[in-house]
Amino acid sequence: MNQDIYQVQFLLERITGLLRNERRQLLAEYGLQPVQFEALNYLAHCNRYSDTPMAVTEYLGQTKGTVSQTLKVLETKGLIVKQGDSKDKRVSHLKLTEAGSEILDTQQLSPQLAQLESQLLNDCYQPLQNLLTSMQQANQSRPFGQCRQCRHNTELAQGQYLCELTKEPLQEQETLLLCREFERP
Amino acid sequence: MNQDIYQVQFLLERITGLLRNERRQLLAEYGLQPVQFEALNYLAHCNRYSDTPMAVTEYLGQTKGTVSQTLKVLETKGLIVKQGDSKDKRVSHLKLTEAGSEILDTQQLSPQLAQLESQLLNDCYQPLQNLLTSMQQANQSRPFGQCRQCRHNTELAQGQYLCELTKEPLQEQETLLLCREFERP
DNA sequence: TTATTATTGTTTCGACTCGAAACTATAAGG
DNA sequence: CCTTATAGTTTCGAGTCGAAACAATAATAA
Repeated sequence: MNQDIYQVQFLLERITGLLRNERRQLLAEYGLQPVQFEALNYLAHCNRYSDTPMAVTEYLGQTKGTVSQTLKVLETKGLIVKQGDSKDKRVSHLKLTEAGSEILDTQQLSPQLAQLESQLLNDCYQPLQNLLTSMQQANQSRPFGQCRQCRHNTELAQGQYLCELTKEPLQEQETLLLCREFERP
Repeated sequence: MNQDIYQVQFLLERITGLLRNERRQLLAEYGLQPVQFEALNYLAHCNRYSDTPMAVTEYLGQTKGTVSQTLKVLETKGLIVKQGDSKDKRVSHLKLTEAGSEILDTQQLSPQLAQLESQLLNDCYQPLQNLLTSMQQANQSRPFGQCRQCRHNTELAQGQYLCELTKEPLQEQETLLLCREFERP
């Protein structure tokens, strides 16, 4: 019983350990660390409500001080730019630069996974998705889901969406991004 | 197609990120780091051919210098002891102390996972196992499997085993441990 | 309005991680 | 016997991370 839990935990840690080592090696030529890449990757997939240092902090589960340093490195390397929020002067928005997007495009996919039969990965998808969802529900950590599946999102017409939380209309594409305010229906 | 790969990779990294953060917090009271725990955990589950610093190095995928420091910390904290090999004077064997085993017993299982429905985890087991196996095959990294499933292992009689590689008999229990020389049948 | 409190984000510090390279000691092979 | 390979340690420099102090702005209460 508990043994099963341990086995799955073992597999998860082992697989991700291998992926992490692989990524570390690949990123070395860019002078990037795994955690910096994770932040960059998040910023590429989050919406305009969720591209702030605080959102990254929540996503990575680290302290804001730590994240602040991570972001400083990314900015110094010219992979992201910081833009002040127009309404709340405390808040910054972080956008990927061309260079940032390029690194992401080339490094996003693990070569180790890419060379496997896709069936192997497909078999993992749904069980892992269920697992993550349950973990987030059980720990009231923010799920960071896609707008489109959020209970604050309503489809006005075909391809036209509205976020009830911000009262702002959303583009079709925007609703596929990750949002820190995401809540399940 | 590639999108599927990315999704699974995303889920793996997200789940393990949560587990890693959880573990970091839990280990803080012992003054242990995640990587130190991983080494300790490995040493608790490997056999007597695989409890050396070099084996830990291969398992963790780091450099021997890095691992040497990790092990030094564990030894200083009294969680492991170093024993010289009787035949090869270059080699050390690392054994868990009482204190080391205790920490492992209390910290091994993730509370976050333990509170979930076990069905959720069971659904993940086989797909993940297949994934890991394929990854190891594709990357000639050592699989670190159980003796009992190794092609060098033969069952002489019920509960009596022999390793053809070392020509040594193995106890029933030993064949359930991880071995660095493991090869698939 | 004004004072208090909360929130966002940065900076600094100290302990720890990690790879690279130099180094020691022992083993193996020609 | 000499050379090469292997196991392991040490040192160094760049980076990670949390804690705590700090500044600036926003929200709330009196």
